[in-house]
Amino acid sequence: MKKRVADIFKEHLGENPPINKPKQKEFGHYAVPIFKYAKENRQNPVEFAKNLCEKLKCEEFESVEPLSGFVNIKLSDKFLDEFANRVITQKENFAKDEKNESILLEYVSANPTGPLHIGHARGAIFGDSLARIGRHIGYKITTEYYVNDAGRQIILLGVSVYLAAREILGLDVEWPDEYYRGEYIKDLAREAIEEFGEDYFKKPLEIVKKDDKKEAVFDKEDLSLWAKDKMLEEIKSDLNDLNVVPFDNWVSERSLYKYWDEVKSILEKNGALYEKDGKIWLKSSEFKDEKDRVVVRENSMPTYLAGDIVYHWDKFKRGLDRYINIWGADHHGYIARVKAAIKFLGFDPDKLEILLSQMVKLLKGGEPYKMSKRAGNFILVRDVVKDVGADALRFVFLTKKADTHLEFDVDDLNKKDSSNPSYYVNYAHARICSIFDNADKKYDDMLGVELKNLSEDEKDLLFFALQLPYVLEDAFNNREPHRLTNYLIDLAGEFHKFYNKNKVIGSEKEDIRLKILAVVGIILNLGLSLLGIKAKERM
RNA sequence: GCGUCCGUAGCUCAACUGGAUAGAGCAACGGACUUCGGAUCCGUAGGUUGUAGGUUCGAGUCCUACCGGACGCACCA
Repeated sequence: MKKRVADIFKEHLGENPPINKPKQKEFGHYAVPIFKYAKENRQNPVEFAKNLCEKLKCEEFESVEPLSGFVNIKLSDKFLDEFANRVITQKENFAKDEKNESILLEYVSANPTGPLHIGHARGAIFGDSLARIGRHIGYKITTEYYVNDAGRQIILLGVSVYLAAREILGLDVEWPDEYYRGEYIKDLAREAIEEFGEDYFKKPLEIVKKDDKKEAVFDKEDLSLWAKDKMLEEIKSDLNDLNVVPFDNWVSERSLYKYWDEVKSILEKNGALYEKDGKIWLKSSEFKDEKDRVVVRENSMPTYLAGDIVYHWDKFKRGLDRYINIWGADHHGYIARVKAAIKFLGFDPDKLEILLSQMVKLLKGGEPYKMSKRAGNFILVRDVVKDVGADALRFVFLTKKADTHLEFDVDDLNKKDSSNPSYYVNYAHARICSIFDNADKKYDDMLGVELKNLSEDEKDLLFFALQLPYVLEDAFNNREPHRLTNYLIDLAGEFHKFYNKNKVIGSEKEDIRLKILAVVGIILNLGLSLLGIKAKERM
């Protein structure tokens, strides 16, 4: 719709001008600032706008008016009707498009050492909605979860379960300084006793001092890996509870280390590595990183960064057009070194886009919750979902930008009233469904109705509902799904206002108004589904 | 100390990427129920967009310096 308007302007200006939304409704549907063109033509903006308006008259526009440097446009009923029919015919396929770009979207990738907490949920919901929106408008998106199933944390998981099991069995336990706490470890330990048998846990763990820290000596990799798999199952179940579309790929860190030598030789060939103090370093400081980074330790073990380099090598080898990673904001310092590595591998680091999802500060009854994975004092996704439901949680997260700090009280989410914005939008949808029930009509019945002589209210509501395609492009291109959410809240508001002012059933314009409501209902339903929320037909 | 992000109504957040008079919700106050579902609507009040400069037709948005906050600054993942 916007494109058609832009094309009409192009005929007279030579290029597509910015098509803006006027600040005030009375000004019309679209506003085009022409300051730039007036300047190019060395004319007074007011004069220029006036002259341009004369040339722009056509059947798509009901009126074209100049106002202080802007050209304001009102669309014709006929033009709007054409798009209304399109919505009612296509329904959930409306605004679908084709694009040639292929994108790999990696998100969540939480360590498989514990269940998902509320911070992970934000990234999960952010990524999931982005994927849904992007796919709808035609991007070829593959979703991926990188499983950190190697390294010290997995050993630590094994140690924690082992010692917890000994505690359950009444054996003496000496805890190291670092281990995972929390109820889920005890649950795992109980299951592990069933799985491995009591004898498995007989031997006490030797504790050694290392850098002034107590560490456990542990060689039972089978227990660690078993616990990791259990945690992955829980994570999958948590994601499912959040209504996250299942990931296309699960990539194991452990499985990639076998390519390290190959990747290392590429880096060496490109002059990215050097040896110092018995370690191998990456010259990441040549590309905006603060300093060079160790990739192989003195004991010849590759670091985590090495694993991540292999992972990104593996990604880029797949030859997609674009790679998007969603990371927790606390990892922002990591961006430079990964991009440097990509450059050293001979790939284009600009194809990698890293989006940050900020911390969530959760309150309950006004008291702050401290979230820490190690301490076992974190809020579990499943608890919140159980408490307020996935829809409300998704809605709250998706109303805000992902990269700003967010603070909210769980108790507020629990309120089943208008302070919960998901109720506001759902209520609008349910109302429309209810009106159609009362009128004994279906959306499809409205296709035969021709929209004409529309009042300002009718026109405004319809026009607003027809903005969805543009909102989707905007939300995806900016990687800001909250734009869709806020649009839906506004659309619901426009509908509620309209409803209170205008009788539908029994009015002279019943059919025309039903047709407009059909469009609104379809758009609300589609918009919510792209946020991963099921629109309610009854509340 | 260095780096990244952020600072908008009492609170939680928007603002279509530089556009017209900075908007919603919550909280406060006042209205609309013989209702197509009042889980709604209408109204009142609330702001020097952290501070000070700069760039231009035009700045919450861009540049600089301060002030304040979050997070990083591992050979942990």
